[in-house]
Amino acid sequence: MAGIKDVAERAGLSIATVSRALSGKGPVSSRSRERARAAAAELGFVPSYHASSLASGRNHNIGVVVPSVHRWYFSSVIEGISATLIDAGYDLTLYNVSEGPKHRQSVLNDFLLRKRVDGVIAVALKLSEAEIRKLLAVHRPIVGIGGTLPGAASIRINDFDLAVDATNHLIRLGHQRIAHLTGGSVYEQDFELPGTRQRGFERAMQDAGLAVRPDWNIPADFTIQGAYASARTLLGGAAGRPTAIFAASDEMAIGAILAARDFGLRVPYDLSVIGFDGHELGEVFGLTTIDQGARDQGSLAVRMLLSGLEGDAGSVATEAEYPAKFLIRSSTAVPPDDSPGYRH
Amino acid sequence: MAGIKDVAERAGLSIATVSRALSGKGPVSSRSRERARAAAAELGFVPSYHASSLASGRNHNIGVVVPSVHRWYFSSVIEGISATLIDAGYDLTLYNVSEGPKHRQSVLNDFLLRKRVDGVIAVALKLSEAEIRKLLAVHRPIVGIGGTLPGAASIRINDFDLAVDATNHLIRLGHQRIAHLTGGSVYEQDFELPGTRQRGFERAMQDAGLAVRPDWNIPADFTIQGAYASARTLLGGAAGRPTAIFAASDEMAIGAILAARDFGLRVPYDLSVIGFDGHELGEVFGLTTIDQGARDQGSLAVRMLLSGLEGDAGSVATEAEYPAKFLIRSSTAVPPDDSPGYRH
DNA sequence: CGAGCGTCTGCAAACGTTTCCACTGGTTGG
DNA sequence: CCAACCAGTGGAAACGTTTGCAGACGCTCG
Repeated sequence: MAGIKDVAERAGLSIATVSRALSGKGPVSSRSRERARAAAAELGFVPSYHASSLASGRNHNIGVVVPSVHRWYFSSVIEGISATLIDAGYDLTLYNVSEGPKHRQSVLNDFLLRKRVDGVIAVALKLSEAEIRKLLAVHRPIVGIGGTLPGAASIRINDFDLAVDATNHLIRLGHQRIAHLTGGSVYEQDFELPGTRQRGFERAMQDAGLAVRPDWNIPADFTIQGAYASARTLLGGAAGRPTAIFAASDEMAIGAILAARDFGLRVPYDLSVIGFDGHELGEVFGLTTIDQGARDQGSLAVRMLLSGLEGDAGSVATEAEYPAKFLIRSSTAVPPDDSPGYRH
Repeated sequence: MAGIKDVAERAGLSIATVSRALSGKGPVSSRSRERARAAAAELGFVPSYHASSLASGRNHNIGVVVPSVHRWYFSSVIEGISATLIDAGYDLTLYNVSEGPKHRQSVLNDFLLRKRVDGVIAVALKLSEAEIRKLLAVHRPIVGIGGTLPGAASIRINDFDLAVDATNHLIRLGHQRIAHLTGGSVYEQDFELPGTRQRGFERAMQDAGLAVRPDWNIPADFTIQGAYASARTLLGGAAGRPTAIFAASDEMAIGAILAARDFGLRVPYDLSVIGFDGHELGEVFGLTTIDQGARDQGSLAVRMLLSGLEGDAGSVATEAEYPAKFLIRSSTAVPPDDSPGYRH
């Protein structure tokens, strides 16, 4: 395995000059640079990652912590992050903590503190201030996506306002009997999004003077399957059904649409459904939704991180609000005539 | 930032003893071990990853190369890999090459050769022998999942035979007019699965003396959306429609079912659909499929890799065939009465 | 009671880069 | 014409661990 020493000998240069020539840092005559390059190529020299990191203190490696790699939102963010990092010459170390608190603990305490990443992107992860402080002590830049990290930079959409908008969209169409599918349950403690969107929904309903029925505020796990099951219960309910559903994710909205079809309900004529995300699959269902550009958020997070890494100025804890796009398709319409929610 | 030196001073021990105490290697009196541990805890000492890797030659880091992180199969495999690696104390460096050949090249040539991972798991990636040789020169263990890697270990299901089984399942029910949704197009050059399943389909059809219509052999990109579009064309065709569809992935099968519903076709009474994968969402659709245990495959790959890493014997290029499970649910049945494909 | 063995310990040499510093020789400006 | 500067170079000191080697110490066994 050829080392830089071998390259230096072959090129007739000192180790220092070869290092400078290959890394592009510091002044090197073009003649020496050429020689170094040639020698390195001939020997198939690849610098040792660990040695160079140890000496320079830079890893060229970003840690990404996600609560799941399976769900659409996270895999989209990861794709955005990954593509941008590869272009920048950085590695991406993935920490998926979907297995529960045990993994979450060990990632936070054992893995991330070993100085092997230059920065951390935490996706939709709720961290305590103590946890953030510990991380910041080791890694200068931390960027959160989805949910604020007190003391660190973050990118987020305005979940609350957007949830209000989504709900208002339904209300303005004339709906009064509106149900909400929220994320809920499992990840409750690690997340903050579900609650925020739910609060936006409740606020809009209250402002419009509409009732928020607790039994129409259903956790559905963020998945198609979960929402399908929840929506079946909801729509099969004897005590009347909603004319519209606001789902806190597109996957749940799709689950709701599938359930509606089972009952012979036509979307949007019998039931309006609005989602939240911008899932590609939404097109197939004509889903009205709020496109939050998950991929772009990932890409943006990387750029923030990297700029905070190269220029030291950017270490400020900025909070970027990502602009989401309201996407009106064909899954929402005025409520059916016979509905008590109809308004003229 | 406390180093091992500080810990040694505080504990009144030598650096060497502290290192041995904390790593658990080499003989250390329980008294010294206790002292070292205490001092490390007090100082919040975390060993420098790079220094220890440089000195020991071990990275505790596995590289995972995937052609996409978005599609169900890959995110499932990644989850399996991730969970198993975290338990083993290993990092997972993710290389997603979905952006095309440029990223594929730079990952293979620049990233993976920098000796920063102890081993590589390549998921459904077709590598040339030259590429494998180059990787093997740097990293001892390489494990492929889905598709064989000449010269390296691999885990795979028997795509061909399973595709034959799936097709035969339909044939035995009495279907004669069977279409196939294959993966196709984009990833063609990096993949081998799509072709294999397609060949299995064709073989079973031929063996049963049934016609394989080229226009019923449709690429659908492995996605729900792609299959939905393809199936709409297929089912809307004036020249008669198939009574059954075999989709090379569950996502495509679901897309086909959605398209069928659009045409008012009831699954399975008017149309049988069989998938391939074991997607959780299949339950919602009652999808008959072949569960290939993607998550488990990931987990198994890690165990193979790690055992080849610790015990040096395992470096043999074994090919493990993963047992898939045929999962009969309610999306397949005998063809409709009026169908020319009906057989009594 | 001494040799021998095993456990435990510390010194110091790796590991393979980057980068500070000092030094050269040539150019520029006063 | 000399001082000041600058691009280019090489020596050598980091970076923070692991680990080979050898010594110290306490036991056991003959």
